[in-house]
Amino acid sequence: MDFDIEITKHFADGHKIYLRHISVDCVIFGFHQNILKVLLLQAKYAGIWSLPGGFILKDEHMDEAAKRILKHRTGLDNIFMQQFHVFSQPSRSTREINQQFLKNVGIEMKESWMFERFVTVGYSALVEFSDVKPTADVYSNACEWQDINALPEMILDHREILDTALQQLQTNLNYHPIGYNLLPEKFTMPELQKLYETILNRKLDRRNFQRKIMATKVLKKLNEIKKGVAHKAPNYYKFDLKNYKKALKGGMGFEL
Amino acid sequence: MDFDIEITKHFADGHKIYLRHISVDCVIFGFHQNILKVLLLQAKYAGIWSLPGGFILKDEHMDEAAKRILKHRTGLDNIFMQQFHVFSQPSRSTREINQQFLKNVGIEMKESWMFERFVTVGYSALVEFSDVKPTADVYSNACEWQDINALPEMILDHREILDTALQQLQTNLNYHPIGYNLLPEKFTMPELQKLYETILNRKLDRRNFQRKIMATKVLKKLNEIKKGVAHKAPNYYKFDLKNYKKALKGGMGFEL
DNA sequence: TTTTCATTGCGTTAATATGACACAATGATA
DNA sequence: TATCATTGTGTCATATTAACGCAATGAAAA
Repeated sequence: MDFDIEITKHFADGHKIYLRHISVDCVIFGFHQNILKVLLLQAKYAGIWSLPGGFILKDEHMDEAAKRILKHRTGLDNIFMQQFHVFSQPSRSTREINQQFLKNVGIEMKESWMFERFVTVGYSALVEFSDVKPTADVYSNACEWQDINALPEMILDHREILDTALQQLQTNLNYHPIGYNLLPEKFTMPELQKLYETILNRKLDRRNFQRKIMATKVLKKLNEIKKGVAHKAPNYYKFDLKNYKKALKGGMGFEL
Repeated sequence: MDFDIEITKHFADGHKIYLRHISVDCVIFGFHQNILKVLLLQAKYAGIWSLPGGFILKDEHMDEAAKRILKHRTGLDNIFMQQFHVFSQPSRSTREINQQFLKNVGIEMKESWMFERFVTVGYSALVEFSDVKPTADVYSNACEWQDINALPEMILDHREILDTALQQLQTNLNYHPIGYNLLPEKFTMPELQKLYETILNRKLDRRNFQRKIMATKVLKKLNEIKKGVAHKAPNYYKFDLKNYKKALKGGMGFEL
């Protein structure tokens, strides 16, 4: 479909297939080279960044909408996603932003459901960095991983949404296992620890960390050692999916 | 305003002042005679029960909408409310229910925003039982406290919403103080313990409970003893609001 | 008046968890 | 062959928790 026609259709008739006033925004975390990353989109023309988002089809569960959006931006399927908060300031409207966008495209439109107020539901996901194929949508220049410690300017309250997701991640960390979707199939103990330290933003004692993690039985020690590293080669581990899922529900039974 | 006219107006023109497709449902907990209670409404004609709910004004924050609804059903102001989950099954429509309602009232209407699908945001609140003046709305026969252990049949997914709120309450209990809004100004240690036991649905050791609660410093021991009770008279306590609020944010630092 | 007894407040103890640190093993690099 | 940053395992003092003992209380019963 032609770009202009698609845009026009979305602004003019989108409300016929989507629920009005409600959107979904996704905070997609990845972990690469010991740095926590978030997947963001850069708006065409404006250059400002935003969370991957979208709308809910009239006959679609919100969870499905979030997964659909994730799929389109990453290519990933079957990822666990979690709603974490609803953002509903009355001022949450993209009227000016969208009107400017249409102007840049060269489309005139007086009214559109896209100019109205939106309440948005934040969803978070943890994905394996190397599995993701970042894919921009028609409204964006780029879809890229950004370092959590060097975020660009973001649209509306998207920075607040991201911060809320991050805080929730930190809180959960003490009670639920993490890493299954963030790390490769097999990984070393220092890699796992670095993930925890990155999210919690503080150092952990290497020896106590190992003792506590192993006590939860979510890890299986593999009979394999990482090769080609300076100093003592660390062992490989993988998650014991059965115990991992049990711990997701019942909690870890310790604090870090 | 005449009842019929008000109903007609709401169904015909409500979408001009409220956001479409979004509603708020409140789970309002109280504690009386050592039993945890929830405030419910009984629908006119149908007799089935529902959570107090409502809609979001076009220029209103969702939190404000929840507080407005709470105020109308209880008379209470300035109560801390918390969104806990969004419910969005595509089948969440009150079309049949509302059409039946209109039929009973004697109003004919082919289409209405009230027949469409709604995504609802669950809010929870803990209030002091004796402060509440349960007040029904125009769609209800009654507004009453119901025992958490003997709930009547409820509309749509309201039972699921209630259960989710209760579960969240249980989870929070280990990390945050509770009771300030649920108990009277002054109360005894056994009363507080009973509240915890009721929510957690298990027995706690009387002596360890007292030690842990006191360690958090959220309680002030009063120089006053309960009178007219069989057996040893228990002391009165009240919450130290300063430390209580500190613990609400920072957590309790122990598990029960 | 005296006794009874369920309940309260405070205390004790053993088992367990946690934080801080020691030390030998490893294996690429010098 | 020596070096050395890093890993895997272990130790120990301290803090926290669960389980239970016991005297005090005061209304109700004797």
